Amino acid sequence: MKLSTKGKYGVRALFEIARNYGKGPLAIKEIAERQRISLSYLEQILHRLGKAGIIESVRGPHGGYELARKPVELTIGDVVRALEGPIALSHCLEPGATDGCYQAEDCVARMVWSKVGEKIEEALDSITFEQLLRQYHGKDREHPVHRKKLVAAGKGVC
Amino acid sequence: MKLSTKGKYGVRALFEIARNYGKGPLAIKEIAERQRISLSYLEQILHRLGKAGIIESVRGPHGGYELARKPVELTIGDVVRALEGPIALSHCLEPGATDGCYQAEDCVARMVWSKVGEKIEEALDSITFEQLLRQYHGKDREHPVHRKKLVAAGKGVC
DNA sequence: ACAAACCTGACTAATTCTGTCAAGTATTTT
DNA sequence: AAAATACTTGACAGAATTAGTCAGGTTTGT
Repeated sequence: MKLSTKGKYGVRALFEIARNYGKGPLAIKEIAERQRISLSYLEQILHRLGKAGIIESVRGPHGGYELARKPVELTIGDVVRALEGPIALSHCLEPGATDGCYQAEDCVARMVWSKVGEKIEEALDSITFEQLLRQYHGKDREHPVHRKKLVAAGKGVC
Repeated sequence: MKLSTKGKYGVRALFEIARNYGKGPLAIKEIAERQRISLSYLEQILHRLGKAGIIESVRGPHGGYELARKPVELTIGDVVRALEGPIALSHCLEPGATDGCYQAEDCVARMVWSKVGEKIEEALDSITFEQLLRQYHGKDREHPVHRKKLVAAGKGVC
């Protein structure tokens, strides 16, 4: 029941992009530095977010990324779905699951995981970036301190 | 955002044990056959559930496992926590997380994952085995059809 | 033309997960 | 007491996934 770093980094990256909303594109290099994410890895993540229609890219000098919609219309759920795939606690509950549970209709657990999945989705979709921004507005958060080496494998990072 | 097979198999195994509530212990072999779970793997799972105080074992001939409490007092959340560890979307939100997020107080995402985690917990804790039993009561579910080979790595199983 | 910046896909090292195996220990029936 | 049944424990290996890197591209503003 963990999120992968893709989802976690994605939210942090989008926070920076959202912060810059209305001020033109934000360069990926800038995002990477502010949130201490590897540039190459961040490229992958932003690319996915682009394909999902969450951000738009501007190429060339002074290019970068910007939100494709207003912060109030972008939820955490949108981001998680784009980066971690559909919210489905069990493989057999994914949208295209033709090779579903071999117990089919008769499965004891299916409805349980389905119900819980809906609740998770609700929770994720109830949080917008507008809210996030407001929460940190005015705090003028300083950028995180650089650490020589991060703890292995995405641990110790939100 | 997937459950591991431990959690999924655990719920199914407990469903069988709960079904037998009040009728004495149910042999592990029986559980394994009814739910088509590898015996050796199931041993691991049941052992964990025992340590968590969810089931009790009876040794010797005609022994087996039985629920340590009434089905109405056992929730899906209890099982998931016992088998998958604490519900924490991010490593830094786990109970003993001394080596937490290096962004500490200032972390943009921390509160998001914390809130969502609470919602998940609520959802999991709102479902009791009593409810599960009632739902399948009288249906006299036949045991799942045996398949020669399961799809790889726990896929295709609820 | 140049440089800033995004685009793409291949690749590998680490980690986690799944499931097996083997050699126990405990309990009850006969 | 012996045998049968069942639980206990820990080590282990193969597969899948994840995290992150690298090495090239291509696009576009000046």
